[in-house]
Amino acid sequence: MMVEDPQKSTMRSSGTKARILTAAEHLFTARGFAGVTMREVARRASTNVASAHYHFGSKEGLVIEMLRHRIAPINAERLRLLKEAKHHSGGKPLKPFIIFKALLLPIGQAATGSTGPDSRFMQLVGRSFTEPASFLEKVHRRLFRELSDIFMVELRRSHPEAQEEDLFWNLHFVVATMLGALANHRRLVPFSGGLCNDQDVDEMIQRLIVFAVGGFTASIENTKAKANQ
Amino acid sequence: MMVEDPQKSTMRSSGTKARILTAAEHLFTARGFAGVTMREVARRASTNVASAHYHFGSKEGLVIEMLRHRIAPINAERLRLLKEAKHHSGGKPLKPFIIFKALLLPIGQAATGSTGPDSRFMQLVGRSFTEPASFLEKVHRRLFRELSDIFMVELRRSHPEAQEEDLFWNLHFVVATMLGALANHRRLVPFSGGLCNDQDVDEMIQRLIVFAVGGFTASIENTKAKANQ
DNA sequence: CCTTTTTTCAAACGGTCGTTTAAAAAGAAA
DNA sequence: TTTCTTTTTAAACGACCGTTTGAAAAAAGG
Repeated sequence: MMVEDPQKSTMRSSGTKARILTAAEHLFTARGFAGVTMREVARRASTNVASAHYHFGSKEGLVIEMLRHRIAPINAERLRLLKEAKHHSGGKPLKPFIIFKALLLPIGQAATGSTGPDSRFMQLVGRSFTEPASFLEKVHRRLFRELSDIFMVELRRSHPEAQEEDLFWNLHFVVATMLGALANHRRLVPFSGGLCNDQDVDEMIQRLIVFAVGGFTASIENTKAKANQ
Repeated sequence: MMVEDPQKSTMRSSGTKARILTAAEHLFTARGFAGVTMREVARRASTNVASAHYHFGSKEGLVIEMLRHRIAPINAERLRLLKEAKHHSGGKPLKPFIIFKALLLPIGQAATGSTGPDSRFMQLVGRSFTEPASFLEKVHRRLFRELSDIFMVELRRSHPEAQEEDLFWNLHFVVATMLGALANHRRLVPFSGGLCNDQDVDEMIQRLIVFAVGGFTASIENTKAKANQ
């Protein structure tokens, strides 16, 4: 036994579990969840399949823990930035620019990690939303339900005159833009004939924020104009 | 032989090939390319695996032909709308709203097909971009290279003062928004607590156009403002 | 030291995969 | 009908899948 509780465990193992996690992350990023076998993960981690099953129980368990391991810190940073912004605003509603900065900036920070700017990792999160594996939906619900609720509250405070439905639609579009941009990130270079650089993650995030705020605001204004007409 | 040239062929077959195509479309939409087996496709089409291989050569061939079968008419309609708009404008540059309408409207028309509004099909195209299968990249290059070039020309005419790099980035974001919104379409209902209706594809497309134009314009304006400052 | 628990490993299990084979069935041409 | 081509079918092939087993190795506790 002793599969659970990786924090408090006595940690007798060498870095096998971490190595499996890293190997899984790289392989799943490159070829998706269904396209990678446990044997490949084990081989890249310099161990064998039984070890991977010992530590993670199943392939699903490995995928889930790998996603949690990557996404949880990003979401924590999002909430931290939002709380910080609320503290600075002194009770006033936050502007969309501030709200979406808190939502999008932590992605760039996570991509520019310890091993240098690994822009490819970002495909992983985007893809995890698109892959049809049903068990992923539970993971997403657990990881993003609370986060989206909190951000929706802030958008509502920011736009008290807007329809609830419109806010949902536009936050949905912002998230869709983010996920789509992450998942299709590497297509930008061939598409632009090499003119755009996909390695500068921070530049992309900055552009993404401007685009998201612009789209969100335009859509809200559009509905308002329609209502007044 | 006689696998190629489905148009000019003497068409001795009953509708087996078409039935396989439809079955593949439904199954791939629901569970992705890697998650569906040839045996499942064959069974749903009331035939067997060898028949599917006879008509499409391989699983890859089936996926490619199914995508082409769906995407080609959409792209043709996009080009038709763009040409129509150019004819109406009398040589003047097109506004982004017109350009992106030509890009996005045909999606809604394809979704509201002969079998009623099948909003789920739209996941398929979005997913085909995210799935890591390398053979899909060739398909996308063949299907979208010419299209994106033509739309880029129109954006350039519309914004002669903008940097080429910015146009690429922002068209990339528009496409990312579209793909992300398509791929994650069904998440909107649970996310909004049932407030938003995902069956009304036309409403979504209308909102999507407003959002895309807003994001694009805001980003172009932002770069212009920075340059002047 | 010895005992106990945790971790690693080679090997195998039962299944399912994409693909192929070879022959039967169906159609078209004569 | 006979001949030739196209389509359909059942069955099998070889490979690889996720997972399990059972024992050896390593680490911890006494």
